Amino acid sequence: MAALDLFGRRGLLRILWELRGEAPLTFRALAAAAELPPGTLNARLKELKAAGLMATEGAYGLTPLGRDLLAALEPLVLWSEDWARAYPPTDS
Amino acid sequence: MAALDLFGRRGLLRILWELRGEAPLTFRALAAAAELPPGTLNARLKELKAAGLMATEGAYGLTPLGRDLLAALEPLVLWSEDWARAYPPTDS
DNA sequence: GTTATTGCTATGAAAATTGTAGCGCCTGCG
DNA sequence: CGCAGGCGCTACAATTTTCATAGCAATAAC
Repeated sequence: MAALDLFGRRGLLRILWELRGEAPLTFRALAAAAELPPGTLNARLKELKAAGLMATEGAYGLTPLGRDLLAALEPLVLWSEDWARAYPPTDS
Repeated sequence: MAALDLFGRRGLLRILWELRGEAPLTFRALAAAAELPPGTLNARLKELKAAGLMATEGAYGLTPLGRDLLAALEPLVLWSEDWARAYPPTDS
C-alpha cells in the first residue's frame, strides 16, 4: 500500500485539506494555512507534483486526480469529527 | 483538523492497515508487517492507545472506534488503487 | 528609487526514525 | 533442573527529517 506511505509524511494530508477550496493558494498562503515551514512545504509540493496531485499553474491547486483524493478523504473527515467529540483536544 | 496531524506520523496508517484482519497481532508480528523498528512501533502504539484506537488485551487489535476509522479509510484505499494504476511504482 | 509581496533556498539546531543488540519473562521439553 | 525459543519492549548511536528563521532575486506599484 504505497499510498499509505506517501500520506505518512508530515503535513501532506494537511496540505491537501487546505487546498479543498476552489481557489488555488500562493506558496506563502499555503505555508501559513498548513503551518509548515517553507522547506518542508517545498518538499511536500515536489512529492505531490511527482504523484500527479498538484497543479502549479501560477498558484497551487489540485489536479483532477487530487480532487478525487480529496473526495475519497471525505469519510475520514467525518470520522475525525466523531473522534474529536470522543477525544476532545483539551490537553496534549 | 487534528486527525490529519495524527495521521502524518510515519507508519501510523500502515499499522491501521495491517490490523484490518480479524485476529489481533503480536508486537513482533505487527512490527514485521508494518516494516517498523520496535522503537517507532512502540511510539505509534502509545499514540494510538491515547487516541482510543488501539486495544491491547494481550495482543494488539483495534477498538470499535479504530474499526470505524478503518471503514472510513476504505474509499481512500479504492482511490489508491486507481492512483497506482496511473502512477505505477516502477521508478523512484 | 523605494516599498511590498512573491516563490523559494540556506542554515544550524532540534526532533524523529532507523537498525541492531539485548534484557527479563514466559513456556515448553527433556 | 537446564536450556532453548519466543515474547514485549528498552537502549543506543547513527542517520534522516523537520523546524524556525533569515534572506535572496524577481515582480509590481508608486
